[in-house]
Amino acid sequence: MFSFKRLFSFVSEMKTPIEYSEKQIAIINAAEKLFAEKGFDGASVRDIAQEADVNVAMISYYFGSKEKLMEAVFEERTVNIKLKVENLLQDKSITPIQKVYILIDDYVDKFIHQQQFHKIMMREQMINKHTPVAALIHELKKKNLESIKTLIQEGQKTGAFKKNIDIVLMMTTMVGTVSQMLTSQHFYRSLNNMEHMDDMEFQRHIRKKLSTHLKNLFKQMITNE
Amino acid sequence: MFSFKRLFSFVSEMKTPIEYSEKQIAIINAAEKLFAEKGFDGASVRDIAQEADVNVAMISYYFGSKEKLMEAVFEERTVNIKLKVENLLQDKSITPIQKVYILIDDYVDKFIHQQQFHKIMMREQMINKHTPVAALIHELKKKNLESIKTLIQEGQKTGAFKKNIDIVLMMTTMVGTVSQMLTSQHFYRSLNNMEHMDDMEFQRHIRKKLSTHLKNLFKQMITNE
DNA sequence: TAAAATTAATTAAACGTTTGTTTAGTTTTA
DNA sequence: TAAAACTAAACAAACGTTTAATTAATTTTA
Repeated sequence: MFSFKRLFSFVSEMKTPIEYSEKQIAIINAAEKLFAEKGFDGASVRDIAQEADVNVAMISYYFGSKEKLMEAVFEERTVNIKLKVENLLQDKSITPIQKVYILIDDYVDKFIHQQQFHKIMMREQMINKHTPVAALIHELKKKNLESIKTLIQEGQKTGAFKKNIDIVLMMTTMVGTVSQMLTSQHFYRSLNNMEHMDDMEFQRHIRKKLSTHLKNLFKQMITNE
Repeated sequence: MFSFKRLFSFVSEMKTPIEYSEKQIAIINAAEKLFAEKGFDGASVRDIAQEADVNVAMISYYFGSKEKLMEAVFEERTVNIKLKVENLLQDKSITPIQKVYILIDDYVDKFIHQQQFHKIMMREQMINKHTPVAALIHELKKKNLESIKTLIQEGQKTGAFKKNIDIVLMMTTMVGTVSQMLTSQHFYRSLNNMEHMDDMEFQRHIRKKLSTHLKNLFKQMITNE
């Protein structure tokens, strides 16, 4: 009767990317949207089912529970979220500071394109509980930090970067600035009289704004100018 | 029977600081703690009542509803949250950049001393709904920004500051960096092997770290060095 | 290949809890 | 002795989840 569920946990344990059916994807999309808007407790499974246009029971049937659905959202959305530093490190034709610039653009892009999911991540980090989801975030952050550390050290070897750089603090500023912009974008929009802009145009605007702003900050933080 | 409640909404409309009884303060403190930990929907009124060591009915009795309790938390905690820029502006014996430094320290201090409440504010901003609480945040931000604008303009007149400064973006970085540090302080702590530190010592550490970091950033952003 | 058997997908309804709030009564205070 | 403070119990609504039944799809059998 419930063989599908059993198949699932098996595949999940293997850490193989799970192939979801149309309905399952619809549920994950709806969950992402409503978790981002209302938070985990604020979004009911009935809300999610309606948004996904499926029967409520399908959520338990496919994912086991609301909690597990959240985990599925995370596993689905974190698959391609890693920063593309690995390839960057090899490339000898790009200067260290240019690599940092590319990384900033990459991060800003990822954040803007996955606003809903990043909102969920922010909320989950606030809760500060030892859930599977919290572990996933921790792991993700640590890996990203590790890669950036080697990238910075490369610049330090060539003498282009300063010796004493607090990378964690630097990342805190990057992540924090972008998060804060996302969180308060309506405030930012009304303050700059940009209500007339359509969403796409506005997002292109803040993308550019954040990109140049962070590049300026980072340049002065890490280079010997 | 419910004259107390009626007295309340009256006082609230007058924008006069409300004097709460011991029990009411206990409820507000408990609500702040649990709203910060679990979010508005995650914290039940029974949780809050237990934490405050009062009967569940007292919450409705004193505050009318859970929603209104949240508003009470906000009105109580935002009374003294405004940055002390007003007094700063008058003082002629302090240079503009020193004023900015004082402002940064003031903000970092307020944030660290009211971590729980700031967590609630962050969550509420994410929801992005036109609630009384959202309006309160908006108003607060606008006033702070207004004061800072005049402070910056003062520095620009004397020629100490650059001409083109994006104040909103600057504030986004300050608020964002501090918020992100608060949100991920456990991550920061484990990364820097500071688990042995007691909480007070650790908070003094990040207070100092944030302060010098933000001052460096701001100096290079706004002065002609 | 057609029929039968089996499994998977889907549904409406019901489950037992928990939710925020109210009631009706009691105790305390002034 | 009237108003305020406080309580245990009850309230209906909403919650996440399960059940039992039905339809759809797939596999096995003859």
